[in-house]
Amino acid sequence: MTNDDDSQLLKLIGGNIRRLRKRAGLSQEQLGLISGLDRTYIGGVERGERNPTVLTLFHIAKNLDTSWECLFEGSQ
Amino acid sequence: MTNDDDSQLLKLIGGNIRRLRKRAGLSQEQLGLISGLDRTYIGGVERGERNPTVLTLFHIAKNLDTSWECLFEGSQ
DNA sequence: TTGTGACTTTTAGTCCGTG
DNA sequence: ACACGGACTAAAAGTCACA
Repeated sequence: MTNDDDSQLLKLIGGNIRRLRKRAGLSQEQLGLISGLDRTYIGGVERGERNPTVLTLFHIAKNLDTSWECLFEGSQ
Repeated sequence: MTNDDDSQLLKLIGGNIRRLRKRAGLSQEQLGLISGLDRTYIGGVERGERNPTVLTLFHIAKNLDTSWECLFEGSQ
């Protein structure tokens, strides 16, 4: 079901999140706390192992003070 | 869990999808067929009643020949 | 052609831990 | 501070009959 294109997209988004999180000086746990998400889940997303919903991504972006464009940077 | 901001975002995205789908001259059923999704599911997304995952949205966008920016147009 | 409710199956997301 | 796993619960995926 999850093909190569898909997993590459998830990895791309995850990498972007990780980069933005570090730029913000946050740990996975801190980002999880302010976003209302579990620390292990944040880690999974960053590694491209999770397929988050739009709203989850929205909450993460909001707490990283970033926009959709930054999250999807490098795709398409 | 889903607050006002959230449901408004889902409606915004859904509205964008609907607009792009009509612009492409497709019915919900046609878009569903080429995207591998049920037509009722497409309808639910367009009405903002579903909280799709990144990959689901990705598949829809791909078959509408559009980009992330268009899907999120109007947010942030 | 689309809206809607009810539904089952799958997965998003949590919480406990380990190295 | 993070990767990773197992067991769990909430919610998304996916389908259908009918309006």
